[in-house]
Amino acid sequence: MKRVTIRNVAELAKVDFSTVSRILNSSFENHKYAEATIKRVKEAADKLGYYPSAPARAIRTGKTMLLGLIVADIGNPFFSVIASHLDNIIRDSKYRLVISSTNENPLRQEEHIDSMLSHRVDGLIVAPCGDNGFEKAYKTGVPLVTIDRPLPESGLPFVGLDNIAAGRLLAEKLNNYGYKSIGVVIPDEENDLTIQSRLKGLRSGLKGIDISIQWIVKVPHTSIKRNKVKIVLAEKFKTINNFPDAMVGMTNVCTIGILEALGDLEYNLNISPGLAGIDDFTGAHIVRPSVSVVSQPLEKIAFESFSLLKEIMNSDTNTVKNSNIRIPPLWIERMSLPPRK
Amino acid sequence: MKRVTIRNVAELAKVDFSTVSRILNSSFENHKYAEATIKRVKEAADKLGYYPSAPARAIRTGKTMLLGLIVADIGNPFFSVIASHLDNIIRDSKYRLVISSTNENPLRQEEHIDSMLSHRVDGLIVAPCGDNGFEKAYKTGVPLVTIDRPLPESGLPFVGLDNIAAGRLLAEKLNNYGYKSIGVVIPDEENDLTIQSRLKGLRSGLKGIDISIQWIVKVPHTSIKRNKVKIVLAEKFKTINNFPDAMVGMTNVCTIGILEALGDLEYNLNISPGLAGIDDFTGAHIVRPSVSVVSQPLEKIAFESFSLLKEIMNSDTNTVKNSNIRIPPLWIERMSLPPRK
DNA sequence: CTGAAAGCGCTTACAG
DNA sequence: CTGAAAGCGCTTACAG
Repeated sequence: MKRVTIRNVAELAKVDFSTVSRILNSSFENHKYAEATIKRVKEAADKLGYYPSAPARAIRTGKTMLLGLIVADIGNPFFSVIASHLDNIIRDSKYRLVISSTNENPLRQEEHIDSMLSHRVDGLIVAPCGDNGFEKAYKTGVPLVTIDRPLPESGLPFVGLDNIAAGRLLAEKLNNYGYKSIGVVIPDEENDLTIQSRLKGLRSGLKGIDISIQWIVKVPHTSIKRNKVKIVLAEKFKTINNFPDAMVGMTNVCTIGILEALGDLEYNLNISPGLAGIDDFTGAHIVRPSVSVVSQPLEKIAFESFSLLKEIMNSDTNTVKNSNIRIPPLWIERMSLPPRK
Repeated sequence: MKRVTIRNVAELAKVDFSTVSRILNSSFENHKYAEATIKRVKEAADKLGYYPSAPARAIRTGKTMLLGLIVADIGNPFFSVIASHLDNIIRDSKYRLVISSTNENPLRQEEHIDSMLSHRVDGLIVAPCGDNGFEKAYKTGVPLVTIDRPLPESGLPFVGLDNIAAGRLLAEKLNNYGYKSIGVVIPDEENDLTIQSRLKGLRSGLKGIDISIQWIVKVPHTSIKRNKVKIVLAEKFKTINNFPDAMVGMTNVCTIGILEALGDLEYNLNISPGLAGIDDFTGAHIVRPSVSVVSQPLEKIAFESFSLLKEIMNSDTNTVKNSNIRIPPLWIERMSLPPRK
């Protein structure tokens, strides 16, 4: 697969290959070419089907026009929607996205960071699972921003949901709509900062308000065994005499679990508790009742992370102070948490 | 951001830079290096945080280790799940994915193909929207396979669902479960080969069987205005005296529309028609009733498209004969199409 | 056991 | 108005 090069074009157009380079890049600083030459070169390039080689250019200019995106799973709508927004946002700036999934495996994360470094991406956005690989990345000086999950120890620039505000927003809705008692479902991962913050926000929002947390149950949180959540909750529900006014899930996996467990109990808003959660999920609007949620503004997260990355790319250092950007959550009103009479 | 090069490593290890290259690549054909040298080089590389430059290597070897994936929208679960499987499949072969979305815009598709060509991807997988850009791509000789939607005129290698078999599978289930009359919902895009094939399969499956198609309705099919589908169907339902035994959607957008329209009618399987569709969708299993569907084996599609691409990459020509690979559909039994008594 | 040299496809001072 | 030359960071015959 012999590719057409700048020399082939030069030959056909009968000019020096540096002329081709300048004409095709419109870099005419001290060079004014004759219209005829320009035309000849462009036609030759067209005729041969010439595409400038990005790798060759990269080696000279130091810019690959590639941006790396490392996430847990590009098949997960949360990440793929962010990727999609990023794709739209960077389109005009001629950047392209190299995307890899870690499957929540820190070793894979390190491999992928290494690989991105080898490919000389101009910038790197990663939703971390652990801190593997970041030190090496930092050492090279690649502009780098983390998203979704902060790595507070690292001091790395971060863009993600304001989880405390998310918890508080949930409390506010519960209060406004007249709910008096709630059950809370959380993942059983102990040290999860995200969950801690959301709970903290919820509790602080509830403070001084006449709403009681009747119980908190922890559920297994592997996306592989989603069924587990429902089973654990169904067990729990058997032991409950009277249900709280509402149940809330601190992640979408939790919320879906509640929905499924209630579904088996012939879920009906007239007799069953209200339901809401943090994090939207696909299907939330087609499910009955459709589920009201505190959601992450994914487009805003994508936008802010690219903005921050650009800022770092344009600065001479690879850190930017005060770059812990927290995006305010959004309430999506659907049917599962109606105002109470 | 001065990057560490092979020369820096060579300097520190006090060897020629060609020695560094060979040691780090383990290319010891006619070169046996002293253990001590090897160790010195590796340590130097480590100490400096050296990453071989993929672009520089690409310029010599002609391989970027980059694979291009162009889809309509990476935020759409259908494509993102394929991307995710591809990511897993290629991981070990050291390839990485450059991903771009066309948003169903043929001009964008062409831009993205051009861009992939510039980046010198070693192979290209695209879910086409029109044939823009393919001729140029073909001319360069990049190994190329199309997925999801065939471009029959082009003769390009293709991997995708066997749509006729999908329609037939639906008919088979309807028959096995004792349904006698159905209503069919299809997108209003006239020349869509995919839909035509599915309908053809459905009809051929129904032939000689005691099932009648009571009506076929066309609905607008823009993913932006999903609501439209429901509205059109709700209108239709008003004009129907007695419902068919079952309704089937020829795409997931159609099926979701049916579900929503029926939902407003207090959908209840005891009194309402059965429901099934072609193409799975996120939420199909949490919805009540959960929706039985004919689905596309996405992992298989990903696997086959990479296999085919590899085959083309390893051959000297960029076409492979008989490369119209049709993947058999899969029935996912859920609750919306129970056997009738 | 190791090195010196050519060259991949470009960009960009420098020169005329 | 245009070209000749150096060099980006590598790999790989060729030579010793």
